Amino acid sequence: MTLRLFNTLSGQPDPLTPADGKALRMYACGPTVYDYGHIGNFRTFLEIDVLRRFLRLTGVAVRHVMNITDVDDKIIRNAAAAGLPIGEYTARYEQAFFEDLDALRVERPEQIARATEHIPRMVELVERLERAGAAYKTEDGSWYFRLASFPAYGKLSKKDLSGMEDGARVDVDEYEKDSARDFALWKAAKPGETSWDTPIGRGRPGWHIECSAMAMEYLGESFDLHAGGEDLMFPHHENEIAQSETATGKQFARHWMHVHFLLADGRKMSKSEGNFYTLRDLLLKGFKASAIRLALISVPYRHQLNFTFDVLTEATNAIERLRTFHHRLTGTKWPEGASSQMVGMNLSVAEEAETARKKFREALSNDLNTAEARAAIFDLVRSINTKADAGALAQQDIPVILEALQDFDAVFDVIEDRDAEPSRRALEWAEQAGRMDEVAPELLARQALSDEQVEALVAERTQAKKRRDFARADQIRSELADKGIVIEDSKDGVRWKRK
RNA sequence: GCAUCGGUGGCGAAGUGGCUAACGCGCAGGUCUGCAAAACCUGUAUACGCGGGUUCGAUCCCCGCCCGGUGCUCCA
Repeated sequence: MTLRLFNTLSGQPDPLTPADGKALRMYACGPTVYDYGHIGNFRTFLEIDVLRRFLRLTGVAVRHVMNITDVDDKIIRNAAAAGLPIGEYTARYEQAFFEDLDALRVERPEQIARATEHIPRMVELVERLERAGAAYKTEDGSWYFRLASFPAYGKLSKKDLSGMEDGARVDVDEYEKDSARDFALWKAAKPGETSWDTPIGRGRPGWHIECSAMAMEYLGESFDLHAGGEDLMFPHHENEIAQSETATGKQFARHWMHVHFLLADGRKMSKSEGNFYTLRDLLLKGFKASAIRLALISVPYRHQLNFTFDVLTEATNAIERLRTFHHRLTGTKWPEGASSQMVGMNLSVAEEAETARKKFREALSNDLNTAEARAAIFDLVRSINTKADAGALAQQDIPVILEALQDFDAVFDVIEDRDAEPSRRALEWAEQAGRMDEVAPELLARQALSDEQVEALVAERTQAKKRRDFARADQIRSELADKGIVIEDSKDGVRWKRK
């Protein structure tokens, strides 16, 4: 089942397959590490994670390169303000970025590429463009790409820039450029700024050249897929195409994927709007990392997603349903089931699970329709629960159902509860950063008891119930409830969970 | 202004030229329970922005309009 993924370049869903028949070579624009990432940033990385996980699920090997922009205007400005060398400044935020990815269970790319570690390759590319007559140096020592040398400019974002006559409305001299739209390849060093001494002069790379150089370094001059947020389509990706294809004469990326924006409370996130959230903000509010992950990937990547706390609550509850279901399957002794009736049932359970699996994969094959994929699994959950309630589920049915859940979790990765760790780390961080005042009381309460302490109390309650000391049992129950711990009594024993 | 995406039940969100318009959350009832909770089941809702057109038939295609988002500058 080949994935058909919408290709911005062709304007339609195209099959996505490795050109070399071995591994899918993909490049994804990573973060600029000048601050903590916000959840809008992470939506992009999460959707790319869904892509790579689904490719793997369908047997496609992936070679995924992600850049880290660790030098740019904002970094230089912020590092100077903090009185730190940019390397020290960015290291902190790069580490935070990876911690956040871990919390969200975003897989690491096969290759991380830091801009500052690839300066020579960028310089080479600028030189190559100069030889091709597409790059020129201005008086201050900066280098620009001559847009006029690449007639196909605009093919990705479908912009027709031919109507924009240079010089007509723009004072060319003011820009020191041949054309106002020419973009910087290399920025001349200003006094005191971080810079590199290179054959093309002292300075630092422009943003666009960075990605072109590093993509080619690790993936070759032509590769399968380039991905990023929708805002990068223009001008960043357009510029990458222009400079790369001018330099090599080959198609740069065959396929372009753009993840659409996340809105918060109906608007684009911005600090001034007060709807700006980092992952850490949300963890401190008591939301679980898994809920954030599910919420951000449940809406297909080509739709804008309106992020609200309600969406997180919905995701939290939906995950609870899945986890409870999984626990029920694995934690119950099902009858071995040998009756002819049972045999008939088993067949239908197996069929149902297979159908769910098939629908799940088909939905994701269709331009990563995560909403529909999710629905296929919930259909299965309800149906199996019904059978289980009716006593029509046997032990040998379980594996095939679990396989369907495994497929789901190979991509969604929310069923296994690993939420304690990110929350604990967020708390630690809040302590160090002096932000304990932002911590939700529920989160603190939830952290108050260790698993062992909870187990002990649960055991004590069970004893109390046995001797019909309901007062004590209820006292423990309500004590635990205060700490965000829910007790679930059932025929198969007691289960507890952190709310 | 130009471009682009969207407007589906209380909320989020799929999807389809004709078949009961998914799924999740919420809500209600039931089962279970020492009582609860949790869990599960069932049910729930006059839901396809408005007006034209094409068609035997449109929520789905075309045109116009209204509303909202985003891009056109750094930005995932």
